[in-house]
Amino acid sequence: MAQGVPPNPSATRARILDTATALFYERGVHAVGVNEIAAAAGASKLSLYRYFPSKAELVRAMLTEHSDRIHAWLARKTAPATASGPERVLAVFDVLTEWFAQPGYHGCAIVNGVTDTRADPEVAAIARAHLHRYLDLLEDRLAGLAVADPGTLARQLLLLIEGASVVVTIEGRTDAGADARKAAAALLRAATPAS
Amino acid sequence: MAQGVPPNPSATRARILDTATALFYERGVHAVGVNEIAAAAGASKLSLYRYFPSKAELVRAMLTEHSDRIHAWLARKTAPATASGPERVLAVFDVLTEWFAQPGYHGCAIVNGVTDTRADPEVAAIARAHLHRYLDLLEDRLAGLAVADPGTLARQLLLLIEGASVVVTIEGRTDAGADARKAAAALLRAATPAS
DNA sequence: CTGTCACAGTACCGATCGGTACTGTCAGCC
DNA sequence: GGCTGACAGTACCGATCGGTACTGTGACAG
Repeated sequence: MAQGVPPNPSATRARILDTATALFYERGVHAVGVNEIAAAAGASKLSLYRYFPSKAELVRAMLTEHSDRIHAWLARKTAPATASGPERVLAVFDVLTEWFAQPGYHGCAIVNGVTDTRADPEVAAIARAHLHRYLDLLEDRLAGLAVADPGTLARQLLLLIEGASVVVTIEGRTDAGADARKAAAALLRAATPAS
Repeated sequence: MAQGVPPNPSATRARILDTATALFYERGVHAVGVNEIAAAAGASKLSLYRYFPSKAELVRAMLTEHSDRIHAWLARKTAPATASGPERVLAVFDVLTEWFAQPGYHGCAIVNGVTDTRADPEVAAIARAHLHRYLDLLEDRLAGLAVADPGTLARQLLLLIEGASVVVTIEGRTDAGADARKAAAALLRAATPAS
């Protein structure tokens, strides 16, 4: 099928990476073999091992690229120009609530990846960076809001985000996102001196 | 070694269950084989399969028993007699913060188990019940505090708990528990009409 | 003394895993 | 036309997986 495609190296690599992202997220790193990934990507194992020296490296590349995509998308969807005041921060919760409610969502792929590959310190570092980018985004959206301690507030809001992701995944109900938004609004109000 | 122990059926079962709990939590369900569990428990595979018809059933039994233990321990440590007023609720966060800060803690075993066994609906049900027991505890400790909407507040506090567990696991720092407690106190203050 | 039962130890089964090697076949370039 | 390189397809490797079968042994009951 479509044998005559021009052999575009980076396209093959991207196809393998996209397929791995979907399969690993769906069923977990340990439950999906490299054989299946290559077959589903329409590639051979030789191609897979040309671009990724091992399955562990494929997982790391997948998580790194996935984290990049998420934060680029999140920053774009919550661009400061679209809102002002506390709504600038709450827009983050709106976008995440919508994301968590999508069918097939079952947790943050980065967090799941850490659970899947418990012993890999590089995966742990990717996940730490992922959380810190959340903190950076929250602190940026908090800037200019005259809250007493933006750093602490950002960390509290991060707890709500990660908690909502877990609760939505386990409960199967999607209203945890709305709960998180309401809690975030209350924390914002409480942290603003002019309450 | 200690060959002459009286063959106590339930003791063997409990030994296998305890060993499985530790190994599964440490390295994940897929990374630990039944062979290793039996060997580490000082039992044979025949004994393991006498008490648990399959590895999946062993995982379910382990998670069920673990959930029971956690909630019995949590209810005891946060007994209402030990505090009054808002401190009755915040005591839950104190206990959990101490728990999350223990060396070797890397997430809730129930949540990790759901990630490990994504396709098992029985494990998902165990996890849902686990969360609902958290909600029951929080609502019980909120009783008599004259908050406007105890159900919503309990769900918001649950988000903080699960979020702190995830953030402690990924960040490796333990101050997420303290952040969660501060956020919980702020939400409590905001929800009490006599603010 | 003689069953019976729970048990540890071990060998084994088919399947699947991650990873390697080899073959044949296209496409583009000289 | 001949060369090169990326590619799919396949066979294969050793290891390990979940699960079963078998053997020997010690403790207890009759």
